[in-house]
Amino acid sequence: MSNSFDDIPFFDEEPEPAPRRQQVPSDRQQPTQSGPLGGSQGGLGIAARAMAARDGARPAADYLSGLNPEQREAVETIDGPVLVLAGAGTGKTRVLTTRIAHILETGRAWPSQILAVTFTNKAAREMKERIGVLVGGAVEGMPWLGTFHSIGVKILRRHAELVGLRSDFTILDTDDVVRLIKQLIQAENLDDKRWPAKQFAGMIDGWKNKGLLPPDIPEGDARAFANGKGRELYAAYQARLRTLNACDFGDLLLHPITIFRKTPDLLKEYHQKFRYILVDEYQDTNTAQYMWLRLLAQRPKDVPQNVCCVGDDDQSIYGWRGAEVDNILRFEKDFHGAKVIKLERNYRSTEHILGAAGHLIAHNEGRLGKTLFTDRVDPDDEKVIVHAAWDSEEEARAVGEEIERLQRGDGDGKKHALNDMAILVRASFQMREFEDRFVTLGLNYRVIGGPRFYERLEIRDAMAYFRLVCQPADDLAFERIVNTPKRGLGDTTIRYLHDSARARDVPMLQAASEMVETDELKPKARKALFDVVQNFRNWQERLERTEHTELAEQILEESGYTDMWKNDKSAEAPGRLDNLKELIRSMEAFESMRGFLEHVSLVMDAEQNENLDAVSIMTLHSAKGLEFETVFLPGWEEGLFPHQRALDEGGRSGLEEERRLAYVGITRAKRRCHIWFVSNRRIHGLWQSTLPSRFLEELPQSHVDVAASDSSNYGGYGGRGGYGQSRFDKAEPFANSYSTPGWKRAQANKTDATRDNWGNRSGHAVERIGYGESGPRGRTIDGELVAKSVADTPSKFSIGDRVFHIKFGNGNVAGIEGNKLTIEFDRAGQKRVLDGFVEKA
DNA sequence: ACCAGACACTTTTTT
DNA sequence: AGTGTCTGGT
Repeated sequence: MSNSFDDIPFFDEEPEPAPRRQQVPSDRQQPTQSGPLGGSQGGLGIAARAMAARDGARPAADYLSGLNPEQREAVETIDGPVLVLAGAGTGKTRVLTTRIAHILETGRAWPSQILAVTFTNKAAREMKERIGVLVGGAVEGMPWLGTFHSIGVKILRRHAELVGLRSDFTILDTDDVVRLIKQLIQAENLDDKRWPAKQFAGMIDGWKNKGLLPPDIPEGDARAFANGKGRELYAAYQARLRTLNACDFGDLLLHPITIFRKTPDLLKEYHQKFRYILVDEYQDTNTAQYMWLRLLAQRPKDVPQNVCCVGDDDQSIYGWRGAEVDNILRFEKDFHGAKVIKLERNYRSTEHILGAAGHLIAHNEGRLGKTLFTDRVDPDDEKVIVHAAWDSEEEARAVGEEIERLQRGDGDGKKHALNDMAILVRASFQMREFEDRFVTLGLNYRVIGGPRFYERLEIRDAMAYFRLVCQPADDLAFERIVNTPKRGLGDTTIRYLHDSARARDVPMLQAASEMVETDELKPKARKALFDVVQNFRNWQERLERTEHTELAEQILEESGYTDMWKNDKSAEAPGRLDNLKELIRSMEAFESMRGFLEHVSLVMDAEQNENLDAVSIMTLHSAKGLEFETVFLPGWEEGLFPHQRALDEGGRSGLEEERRLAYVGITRAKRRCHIWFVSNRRIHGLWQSTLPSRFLEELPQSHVDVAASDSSNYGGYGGRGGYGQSRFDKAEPFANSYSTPGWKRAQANKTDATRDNWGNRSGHAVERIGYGESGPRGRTIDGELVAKSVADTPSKFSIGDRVFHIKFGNGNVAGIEGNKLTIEFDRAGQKRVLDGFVEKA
């Protein structure tokens, strides 16, 4: 097949304007102006009230009645381009879902004629649910609601042959991509140390985000890698993907773009199909997504372009992975006659939180400018509280205490659920300290993000087996498992197999099945390979007639893969077996193995246990879109937040993105927001003394309190003043508050409170500037639980006891100090736990 | 095939 | 510092 990429102009000029023909083609499926509900078609599940509402002078449909005027305008402005600038907590998702419901209920389109795009599966899922509630459960009727990628796959599967693929192509994940590139680098006789595959994978990703195919990449980029072979390597990669009948994530967007450009008729069909287009989180779109969207959204003059993009330039935090805030800024230019609607009424947070966040973000220059406000007035609302700690360990301890305090209800007499609290960190290494602390406290927590289920070794191995059964051309899967478990097929054999497969341009599995008929291999290798080939033949045969979960189990059994882990005596092995069982279990929800594989490649997340009451720990990035009653923001220090690298590499715009991240963090909070900074932090192993973040100085004094933490060394923070005055002098920069009575009190306190660095340290005494409260309140002793039970009862456990812990499973007691047990867990390794959290097994 | 020691890497992450 | 990956030796 010829290289179908070579002759496609990609980034030069505007594509041909979209179809010129009149809208409203005579598609059978087309609703008339009176709407799809006018007739007696059933099965849409749209509530009957819609029909009543449509006729004559109707009262506002009840789904509209709860909206404020701006939201309502955003929902009801159906024809023509609309940009909704929706600040944090202003009801963005509500607008989006209500708008879809409105389109459906007024009979302007069938569910299948609405294209609604999100970035994450989670957002897509949530939208589906909420539309279902509004419209009465017709969620299956919205086949084109999904992520950019899942919609991309859907389109691509229909027209794969136009870009040289078969419709059963495989979607490779990052790991596969890196392995593939590594092979290519080695094939070029390049030093794979000097030119790391991972780095090149990143470059390709970057190019694809910009919509660039090999001919389009800038000279400089092409030269910068692999002794100037960057472009060739990229082209070789694309070619290799095609022979593997595979795609990477970028291709899921790029291929459809290519297809639309080279087959205008097809694009026309999509134009007719998608009468309404909606995009969520528009500030996060990258160039490729933007191109894709424009191709689909463009309409001839005089035909309304029914595009609605919703976004918030202040929450654009993905510039580093190719998002172009410009897309949002130039919306009005791209779509003529666009109506821009701002949503600024916030329903989430207190005025203090909004005030703090708003004042901070006002320091950014490149923004469209919104100011969030709320009607909520409650003198009991807490200000944002800034805390200082000596080091990250103390920070974790203090946060833990605050959490327990809220949980007990000491503060306001209300007991707070752990589910309502979150710790949002800048970088994931910060999480560890909190986890350690919470383990010791026996405080439930859950980490959001981080290493994912489907990325685990054993899961990826198992998936490789399944992939190869479904898609015998998947050489990457073949290479992954051909010698896993060990079958005596070493590097030499595999390399030989690989080379001869490439030479004859056939998949490796096929090459292997031919090779075992010859004498090319040594008898031992030949036998081993023969067995592998036989196995795959068997499994492929069973694919159509065996229940897929059953087949999956058989594959793992017969291949010896489960045995491999059963025989493995390492600590992780039992956990891995559990994960494999979990994998099979999760397949039950799918109709076929293929369906399951598709799901996994697009939806990498596995759902969390929602029933457990636990504090959430996550990065600021993954917190976007979420909200919590109480939010803890640790690590506000120069170098960490704003991150040094963002500053070094991104300059001013890097700093502004960090500031937006801070803004996102604060605006996650509904009622309480605690910010922490430490004076000493260990970075890459060495202790460094750190300066408080400049963002602290950018917070307005009127909405912020300073907490006095008595054990800390403030290191002359207030006097340092190294950042110059902010542009917001008249609003009293935060730095000034360090000369307030509260601050001085804190300074004075530290002398007598630091005397005991461990046991008797008081937690946080919160000094409320402006509320005139009477100084530090109820002091929480660190490890209160410890103190209590040590005095009362000797531990009921003894060394060697077999115990069970709800999170870590079974283990043996290895040590006892008071009521703190050191336990050697079968799966989780050694942990220190309070004895109240384990029971005798 | 397996292990030990060297070496590298250390912001954010979805799909 | 700590972890994970890769190489080179046995």
